[in-house]
Amino acid sequence: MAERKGGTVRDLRRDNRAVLLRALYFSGPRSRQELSAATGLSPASVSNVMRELLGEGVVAEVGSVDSDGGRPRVLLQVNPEYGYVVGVDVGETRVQVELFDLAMTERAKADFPLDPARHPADAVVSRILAGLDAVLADSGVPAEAIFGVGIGVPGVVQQRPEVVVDAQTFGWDRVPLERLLRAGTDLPLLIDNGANTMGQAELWFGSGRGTHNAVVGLIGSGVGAAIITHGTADRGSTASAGEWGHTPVVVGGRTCRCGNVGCLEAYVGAEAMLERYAEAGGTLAAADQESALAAMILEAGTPGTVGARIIDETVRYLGAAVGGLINLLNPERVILGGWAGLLLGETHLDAIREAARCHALKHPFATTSIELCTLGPDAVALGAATLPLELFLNG
Amino acid sequence: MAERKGGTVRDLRRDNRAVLLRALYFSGPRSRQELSAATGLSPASVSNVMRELLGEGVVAEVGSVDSDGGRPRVLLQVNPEYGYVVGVDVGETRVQVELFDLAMTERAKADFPLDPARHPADAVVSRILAGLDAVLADSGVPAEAIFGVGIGVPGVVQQRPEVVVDAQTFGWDRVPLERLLRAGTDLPLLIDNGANTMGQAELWFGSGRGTHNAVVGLIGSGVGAAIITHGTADRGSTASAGEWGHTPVVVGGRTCRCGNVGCLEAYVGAEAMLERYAEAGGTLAAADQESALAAMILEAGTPGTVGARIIDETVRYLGAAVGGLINLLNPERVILGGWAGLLLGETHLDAIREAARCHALKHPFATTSIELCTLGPDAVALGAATLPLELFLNG
DNA sequence: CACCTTTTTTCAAGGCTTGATTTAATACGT
DNA sequence: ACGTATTAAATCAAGCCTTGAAAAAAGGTG
Repeated sequence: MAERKGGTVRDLRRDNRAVLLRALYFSGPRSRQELSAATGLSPASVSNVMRELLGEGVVAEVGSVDSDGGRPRVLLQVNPEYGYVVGVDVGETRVQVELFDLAMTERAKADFPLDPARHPADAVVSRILAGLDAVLADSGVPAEAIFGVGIGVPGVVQQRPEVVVDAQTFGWDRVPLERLLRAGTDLPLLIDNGANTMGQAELWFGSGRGTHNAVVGLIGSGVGAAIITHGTADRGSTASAGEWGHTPVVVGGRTCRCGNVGCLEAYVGAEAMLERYAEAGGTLAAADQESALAAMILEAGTPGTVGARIIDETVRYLGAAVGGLINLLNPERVILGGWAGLLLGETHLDAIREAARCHALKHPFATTSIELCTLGPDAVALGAATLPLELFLNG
Repeated sequence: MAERKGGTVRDLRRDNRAVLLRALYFSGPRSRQELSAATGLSPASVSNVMRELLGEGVVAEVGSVDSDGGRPRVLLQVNPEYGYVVGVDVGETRVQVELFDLAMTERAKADFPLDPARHPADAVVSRILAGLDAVLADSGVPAEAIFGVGIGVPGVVQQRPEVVVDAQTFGWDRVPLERLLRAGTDLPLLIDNGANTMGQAELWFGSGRGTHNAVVGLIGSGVGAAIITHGTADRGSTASAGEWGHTPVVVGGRTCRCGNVGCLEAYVGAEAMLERYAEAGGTLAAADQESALAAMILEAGTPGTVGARIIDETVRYLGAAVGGLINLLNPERVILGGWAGLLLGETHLDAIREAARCHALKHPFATTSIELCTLGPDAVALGAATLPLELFLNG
């Protein structure tokens, strides 16, 4: 019942160090005095900890600021080159590996295509390892300077007793991804669901900055979500929380690819949208899902078309689901992303907001805002990289 | 971004004291040695803290246990009479006030009826205050020994900057309940939504014991839920989380009393169930909602009746909503309660489980269990009383 | 009654934070 | 140029806290 973080006076020091490090990391360059005010720790303690951190090279002095007739404030900052983190986005069509410094500036990037039809685990593993080698070589960063590698995958990630991935869309059933990768690297590996890593990215660096309570919806071929409560991602009891796509929105409705009926994903997932378009008699000539959906949204611009009807319906279903989420979780913010979500949101965000308003209670709706992701298509990799970053910040 | 609990070495002591107190409170009588093992604190520290707590009268020695040829273990226990807490359940038909000792044994109880049609704030306030006087007089407990009064109310409770209650079913719009009560008592007042307090009760003392991740559904006239993540209730950004009743389950469906359409509450709330029954041509002669619903469920026992059809449908909608919750939140346990929920659950729990299975993904469904509340009709008051209890346990 | 076992307390050592004090670094007035 | 005021940071001694080790307590056993 009582999970402890540390009863000894030494743990206290570690905690305070971590608190100061986080405060410094997230609130740019700051003076010792400001840190003291922000964290509630005494100036003496801040001084002590900062001496230690400066000695280790974790933080560095970066200029100073005049102070109306007194000794100028020395600004401190986390040294962006103290270490590096790697983020991996395992998507349906490609494996993307990116290397960041601690300021989350991209230092190297590698892309390896994946056959959209087949995703054998060993193909993904070899591409991740190849990408790792490529970004290390490209950036010239030595492996010792890497805090860890974060990997965002589609599907459910079970962490204990061993990392095991179930990914329906990949045909993965209990794939021991960490063990497979372990053969090729000694770096710390941190694996999580892609929607969660994207949510973490938005929470730390995107539309969700500063919120303690948010939902990040990821709409691609399928539909997922990251739920942030108390400032951290909620992964549920077996880490499969966030399967928003299979929330029933029409009891007895359309059959979903999961086998059940009436799921949200059976209406607003990109795949389902295109299917519904085809069923309604529409025809599109497009190479892939992405351009097909774009064409359909374009068509929806002219009223009366099949596309317009499908998109209108989609917006209604999505709005209803967003409204339900707002009622249930009362988040500060709802953030929509994923390639299909962004495509739809760019043209129809106001309509989605209106549809959500119709299905939400007045009060919780009034205290939330519905936004689009701001980090673009690399958000999953960026978010994955925050997993090792968090390791660093926790000291 | 970084909420701190305490950076000083003195806060450390307070934290450790609270950890030990909780460990002792929730895991019955225990020896110092067992506490040391359970909390990870050294035997020396346990001894120190316990000396302090014994001196204050917070804990007491209660017998000893032989130890195979060595010094016997002295069992310690939180002194149930060190203090008392009061829980209040503000329901549609009555205000119930109960006084508990620290072992949560009921020491006194007072019930005041409420006109189900009208719920003016001052009537509720005067009944709460009268109940408070009654239980104090009845139990002979002096007011100084009361840690606080927890109050569970229907509707949304906003805590800051001042406690304000919005309760649609009561016609309450921004009622400053704490301020109104403050005129009549000096005791600490803790006000929360009734579904949340019930959830807390189940989490601490009922079906949810030991879980860190659960959902407690409260089905009465309306439908609410308490969401427990990371071991604590999630109240959302403005404390209105848990409005499960207005999750859309049929886009474009029945009109709900909230004005929207397709809400869960428009199908499985007791009021809605009775309405649907009447719409389907059924007739019931019953004095109140409770006996009417009971009669309908009885009728549902014989196939082919209107009652059977309505109940079947209700189970389907409820199961769908539960399934969606399981997908979204991946809880360890889903606990159904509320008077209507219990009535329905007693006869149809297996059907609800089956309906939920149909709408949930295999993996999260397999790792959850769907249960009924075990604390009975006093759970809301009991849960409300845990609010001041928590105050005590946090030191 | 001596000896063993197990639990609890005592004690000194080591660490930590902190308010108070001192030192550092700069602007301003003369 | 120079002293003084002002603000920032470092230093220091004091006060708590936890802890491993050692001692004491409490009971059984032969």
